[in-house]
Amino acid sequence: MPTSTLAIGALAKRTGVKIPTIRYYESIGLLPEAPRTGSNRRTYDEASVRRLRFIRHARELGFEVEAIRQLLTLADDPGGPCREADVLARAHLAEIESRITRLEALRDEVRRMVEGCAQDQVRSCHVIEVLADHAHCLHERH
Amino acid sequence: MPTSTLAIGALAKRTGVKIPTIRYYESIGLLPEAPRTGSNRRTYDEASVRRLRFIRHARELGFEVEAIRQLLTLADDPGGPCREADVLARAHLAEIESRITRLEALRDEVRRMVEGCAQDQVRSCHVIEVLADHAHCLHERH
DNA sequence: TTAGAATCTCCAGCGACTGGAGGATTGAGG
DNA sequence: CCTCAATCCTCCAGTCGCTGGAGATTCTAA
Ligand SMILES: [Zn+2]
Ligand SMILES: [Zn+2]
Ligand SMILES: [Zn+2]
Ligand SMILES: [Zn+2]
Repeated sequence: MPTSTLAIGALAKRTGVKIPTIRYYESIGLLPEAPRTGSNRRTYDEASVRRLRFIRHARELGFEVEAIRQLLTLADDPGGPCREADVLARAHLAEIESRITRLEALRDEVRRMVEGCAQDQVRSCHVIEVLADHAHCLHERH
Repeated sequence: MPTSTLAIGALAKRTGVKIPTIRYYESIGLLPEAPRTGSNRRTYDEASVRRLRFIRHARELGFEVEAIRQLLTLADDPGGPCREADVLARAHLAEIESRITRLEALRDEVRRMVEGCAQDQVRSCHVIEVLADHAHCLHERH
């Protein structure tokens, strides 16, 4: 293999993405099918590194694969308008904020559960009581 | 079937848990194997309703199935000490708090992404720029 | 009697990977 | 040149907590 191309293991090291995950991304079409050597091994280049880093970073920031697929398509057309990318990012932001709100409500309930317990028998354990009856909760829905 | 017992559909209505989910809980041992009628249909009683409501409420509060399994075992022994239940709940609380912290960091990054965009071409889109290079981020790790 | 509702079992799919089995190929040291 | 570990390949199964569909049976009410 020429030195200018990377084997899958080298790509994995450069990007921090595990080898099976790289193959998985190819299988779902997030990465294009990599050209193969004569012995059927995948080869990559610097563009692959950039693309995979983009994917990895987007995943770390919580974007779903479908959103990343669209973001990649948009990124491939630098002359086009960026509004769609922004819409995607704003939707993701809204999703994160909603998850935080729900988790904060959960946190309050679970905190009340543990703080209300006198640490005695199960019979009088506030944790068990609350689990057994949602009426002990502050929030109507979880 | 005697009127004092419930069919699975009735149990589902009483608890808000879907029928396939009830069967799933039985299959993984969260619910005991339900006694069957002569024609092989599952039968339940009021104790089943209480147990399933407990499970459902714990799930709504975000407890994992393994934790619920332990909580149920503890709840079945009202005379025992409740410390284990409290440990489980505290661990869950810590997990929720850690998830919130991580999500807040994500929210900050994604918010910065969208707020920094001038809504022009992809070429200069801040969303795309940040995704392509983690160096634009505030936090070292996500 | 008969239609339709309810139940049964088995199995596949979701999302986003992760890892193992079993086999082929490569590269480096002796 | 030879051997052997490292690397790579494909295929498949498992993760978690459900969810729903297919096809068969049984119950219920008109
Ligand atoms: Zn307690
Ligand atoms: Zn509640
Ligand atoms: Zn933009
Ligand atoms: Zn980043």
